[in-house]
Amino acid sequence: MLELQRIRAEKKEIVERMKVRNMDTQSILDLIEELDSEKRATQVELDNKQADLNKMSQSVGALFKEGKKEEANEMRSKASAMSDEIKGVKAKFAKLGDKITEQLFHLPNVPNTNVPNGKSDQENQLISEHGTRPQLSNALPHWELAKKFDLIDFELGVKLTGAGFPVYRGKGAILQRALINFFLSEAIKEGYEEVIPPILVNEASGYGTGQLPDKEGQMYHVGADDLYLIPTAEVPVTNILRNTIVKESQFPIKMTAYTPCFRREAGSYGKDVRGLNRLHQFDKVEIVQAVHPNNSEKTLQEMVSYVQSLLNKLGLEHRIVRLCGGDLGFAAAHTFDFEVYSAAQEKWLEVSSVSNFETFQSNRLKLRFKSDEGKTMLAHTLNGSALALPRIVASILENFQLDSGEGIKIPEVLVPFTGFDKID
RNA sequence: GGAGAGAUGGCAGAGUGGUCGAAUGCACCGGUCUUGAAAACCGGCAUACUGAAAGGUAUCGGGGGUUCGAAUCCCUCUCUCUCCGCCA
Repeated sequence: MLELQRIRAEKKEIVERMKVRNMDTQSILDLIEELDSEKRATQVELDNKQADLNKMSQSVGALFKEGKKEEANEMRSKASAMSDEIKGVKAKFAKLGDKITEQLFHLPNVPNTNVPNGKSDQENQLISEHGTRPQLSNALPHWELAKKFDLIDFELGVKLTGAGFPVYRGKGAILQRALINFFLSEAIKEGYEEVIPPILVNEASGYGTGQLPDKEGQMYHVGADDLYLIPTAEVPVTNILRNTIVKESQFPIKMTAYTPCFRREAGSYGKDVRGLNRLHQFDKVEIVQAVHPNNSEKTLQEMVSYVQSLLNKLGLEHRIVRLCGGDLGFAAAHTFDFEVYSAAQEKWLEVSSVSNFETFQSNRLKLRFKSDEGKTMLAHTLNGSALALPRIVASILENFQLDSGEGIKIPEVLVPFTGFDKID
């Protein structure tokens, strides 16, 4: 959520930067500014009237004590009138506040100056490519490999739950667990504290990180208890810091978590959802940081390098792209995506997204820090997938399958975690 | 799930309609004293909005109500604790 002070101070720049998202925010910002100044004026009026009432009320008490009953009653009826008047002003004040939040809640983050213009993912900026492509003459897609080697049973998941809820079994399940362990132990080496958060969150947490109200329909909602299944560990982990004031010396705050993630993916269809490409339930290790505002872009770069190191260790060909304004998520100010090459599908699969949210989340979360000068300011938050499992599994299966068709080689770094070096 | 009790500043804990934004203790910060420390003593110590400042306003778990006036009374929600039941 944008800060009102920022809108007041930099409206022109914000309008310019929002154009990068192909959004014209001029009129909405004008409206917010107008509502804001009206609200502030109303507050002054309210404060003054309230101050008057407080004085009157005090004198009622004093007059009664002095035994001046008539004067007291007179004052009381005057105060009563003032009290009614205040009720009206209060209602107006609250209504203005609601209107402002309503507007603010639906306004996405301002892309920072590193973000290029662009309408869709077609215009994302290729930053770098790494690794080599395996030479395979008859590569099978991962869903066929999964079936052939009895690793993942999609039909069984349909029986138990529905499409998009696969059952991993045997070496498929072990590979899954090995990847989780590998990612967590790497993150811990990198200085992240591991947490195991709840995977159901309340409404306030959903608002805190920006999934609500923007992505309302994307989350599974447990109606009986009014809780949401998390779409990413970002939600519970970042909300750990909701409503806190940390010391500047505590920065950077680094946390990592493995959780299953749940997404309704309403509207997805076709070959995009084939196999592991898009699931309703999947596993992911997430990294989250809260840092000093001056350091967030540097931190973003560090997180990008870290994610890259994971893909290098796994030996997967990948590329890094910088999202253009049109592809940027609602809450993000700057995002890098990681894509791995899928040898059999012959396309790039997104496996990680690393973002700087600047103050967008911390403003909602009320995540602040006390600077060394004693000033209370909003922190910057960042997070990234490190990594999302399904497409990593897909590309491991596809890229490391033996051309002979006899099996799949396990990346060396995973062998200590799997206990086997080959699926056959 | 049933019965009861409770929620106050960083923590502990007073306060049950009128100078209460809130006693007191601890913690914390500054000072005096000390070779240094401890102790003792003195002072400071919530957040937000508003104002040049003085100050004003709001906040005692959340929301609503009664009243001239609510931490204090009423309603409601959430959470915590105790007992019973159930249970990995």
